[in-house]
Amino acid sequence: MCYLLSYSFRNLKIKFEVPNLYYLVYGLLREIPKGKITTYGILARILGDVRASRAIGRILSKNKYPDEIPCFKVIKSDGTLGGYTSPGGISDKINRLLAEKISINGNTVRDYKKYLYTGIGERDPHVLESLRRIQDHLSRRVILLDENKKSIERIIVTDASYIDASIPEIGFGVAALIDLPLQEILAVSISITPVFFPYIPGYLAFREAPPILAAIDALKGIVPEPEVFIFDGHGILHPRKIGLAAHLGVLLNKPAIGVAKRIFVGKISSKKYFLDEKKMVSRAVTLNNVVMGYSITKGGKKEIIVSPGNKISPETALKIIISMPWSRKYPDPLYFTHLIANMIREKFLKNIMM
DNA sequence: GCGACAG
DNA sequence: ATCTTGTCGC
Repeated sequence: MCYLLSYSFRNLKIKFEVPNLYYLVYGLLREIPKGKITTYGILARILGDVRASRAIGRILSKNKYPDEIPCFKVIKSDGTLGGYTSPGGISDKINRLLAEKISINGNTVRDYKKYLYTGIGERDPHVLESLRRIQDHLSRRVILLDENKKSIERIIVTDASYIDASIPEIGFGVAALIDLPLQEILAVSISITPVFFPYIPGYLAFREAPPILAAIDALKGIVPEPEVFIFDGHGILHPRKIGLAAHLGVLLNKPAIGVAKRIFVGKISSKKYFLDEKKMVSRAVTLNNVVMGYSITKGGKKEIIVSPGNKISPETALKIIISMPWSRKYPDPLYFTHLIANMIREKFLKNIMM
């Protein structure tokens, strides 16, 4: 593979690499012979998970070499053409397919299954399956018990933003050390990282860990350690109980909380807990009838979802998030960190790329 | 056909 | 998350 980001964590006896999905997908496309086609879903399954279908589309949309990398050969699983943004647009996709004797009726390939290339996947990479194994490995190391800490004084909040017009994408990570009692930002660090892994539901951590860990690393040894890390995404409220916050909590071997803006798995129970003095309402979020996290709504706005990442209980995670300063629908330190991540990206676009 | 799909 | 090449289940 032409480029890998690799991780090794001594405390975990684990070493893994984040695969370059662009390289893998473009490599698969080159295998397709003349007159044959495939679908986004088939390519996603070859990578190991049909949920990567949209990510396949996004990867193809960035192909700058339509003559060498034949992304016109990829259509939707209902037989319709899907998109094409190379110069020439969708009519170019049609013409390239016609030139390979593939029969098209309007927006649809006629009886497309007879053109499917089946040899592709003879050496299936199935990298997403390997990543699920890593997730399962990390998941077994999640601890849902509170550490014996009296009160939380310092937290690190992180966020990531991207310029996804290029290959690789450019990832901007931010880590902000915050003093909760003083409501003061003690330190901020940023990272700029190449990203070869698009967003795929269930695999967010493999995209976001590199920029976020790089930003966290930059603070290590020069500012005090925080008691808790807060990550923008789910903790254990994840199909394999190992969302971004749990993944990073285990890698860092630190208490971690996930704060997400929408539910991913689990059910928000109907029973409400009113926190009138803060104008908040909280409800338990359950997965298989086990409480794994909580929703919080403030002032009737859209809810956020809180779940433990590591070394913390759902209840303590909720308590910490509620106790933070809030002037919007979620805690101010998260908003602040998000602003920085966007500012860095905008600065970069404006001052470097132009 | 419509909504869901962490960011 | 950014800026628009999907799939599945109800």
